[in-house]
Amino acid sequence: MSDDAVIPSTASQVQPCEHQGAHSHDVHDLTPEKINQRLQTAKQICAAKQIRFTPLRHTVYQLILESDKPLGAYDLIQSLQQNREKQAGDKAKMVAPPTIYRTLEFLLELGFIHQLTSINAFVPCCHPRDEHNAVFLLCNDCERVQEFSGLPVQEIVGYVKNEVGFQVEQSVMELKGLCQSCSPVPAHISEGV
Amino acid sequence: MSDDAVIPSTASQVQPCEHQGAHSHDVHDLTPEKINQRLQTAKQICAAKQIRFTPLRHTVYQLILESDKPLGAYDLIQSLQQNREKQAGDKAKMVAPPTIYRTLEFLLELGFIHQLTSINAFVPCCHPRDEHNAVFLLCNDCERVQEFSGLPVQEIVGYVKNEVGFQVEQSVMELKGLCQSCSPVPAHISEGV
DNA sequence: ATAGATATGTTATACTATAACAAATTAAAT
DNA sequence: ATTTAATTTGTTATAGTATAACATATCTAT
Repeated sequence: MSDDAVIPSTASQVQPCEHQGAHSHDVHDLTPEKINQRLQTAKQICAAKQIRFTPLRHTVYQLILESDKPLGAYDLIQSLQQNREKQAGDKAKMVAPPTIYRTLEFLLELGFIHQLTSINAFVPCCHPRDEHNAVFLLCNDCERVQEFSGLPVQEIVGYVKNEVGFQVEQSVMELKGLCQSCSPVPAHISEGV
Repeated sequence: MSDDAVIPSTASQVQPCEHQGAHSHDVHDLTPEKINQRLQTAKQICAAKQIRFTPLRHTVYQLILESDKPLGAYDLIQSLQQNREKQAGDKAKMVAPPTIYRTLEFLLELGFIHQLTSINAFVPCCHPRDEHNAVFLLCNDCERVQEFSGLPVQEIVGYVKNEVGFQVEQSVMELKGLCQSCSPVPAHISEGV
């Protein structure tokens, strides 16, 4: 049995992801090294596509990568503003909503981040390279997000294509509840402690 | 092979739904008779639970049942306002957002309607009786919505429960694309016409 | 009839997102 | 190098979605 066959609760991340079949990632579980990797990769991808990875785009992506929970557009406005005030003091330019929304759109289009429609927030993508329909697991308690990929998801998309004749262009699949860490421990397990 | 084994593109509806396994319903495909049935059923359910099915709740539910596409909160405010002006003329009371949002919350809690988070709108529920995690198919062209139920959906919820230890409390599963009627007809089919 | 619970009305405001145009920056072409 | 065109960001205004807080009305049961 290979390591890939099990689904650890706090799945370690590989870049690019080597997992086969169903598996999940904590999208916030990124070391500073991995964050730098992602930023470098983004830079390279943009260079290859002749698109500009500007300081603004870099910063916003970095803020999302560094966060331990999903960030809303207005969270990002705040952070970005503080960021600028540290750098430029009083003469820091104001950050208005369009600035952020445009940048988010950019990061979404390149697949660097995902949008969580049900909570109006954004998280980094765990598989920035491939097309995929992921399911997101949003913990109502700790707010952390896991990205779940694998067969059953593709199965549904295939199902509705073949059986209903519906062609999926975009998927919004978000499951809210309690993650493993926040689930109440069943009695027969906690007893012995 | 029973009728239940096939998934018709414009699935006829049964109340309560008798379908087994994966199947889909056009949530807007309701005859006036069926709409009345739903309203009567709602009335009975509320009576049994000692909850009031007030005129406001009745009207809002009816507006959602009668619509051939999802309705947003502010669509409903407009319709409701027009409704009142027809009845009471100038002295009709104004409809403010909280009125609608409270009523929607009520209808959601009783499972009479579903919320489509990705488009901020609401549709009637096809299976108002049972707990279920449905996937909604939203056509980007005609805007009609299908409700897809069945095994693959439960499978995902079961999967994340067993493999990831995540306990789902609420699901948001919305697939956007083109429904069968709005899909471009493949050449080898349209040729012969 | 009255009290308590439930539901609706009302006012104000918070949160989320985009349109439209101006200024700045970058890349390409002369 | 300078100008031109394209792209990106800034700026102002506003549209769209949702809820808090409190007042009034309606219903239910005594």
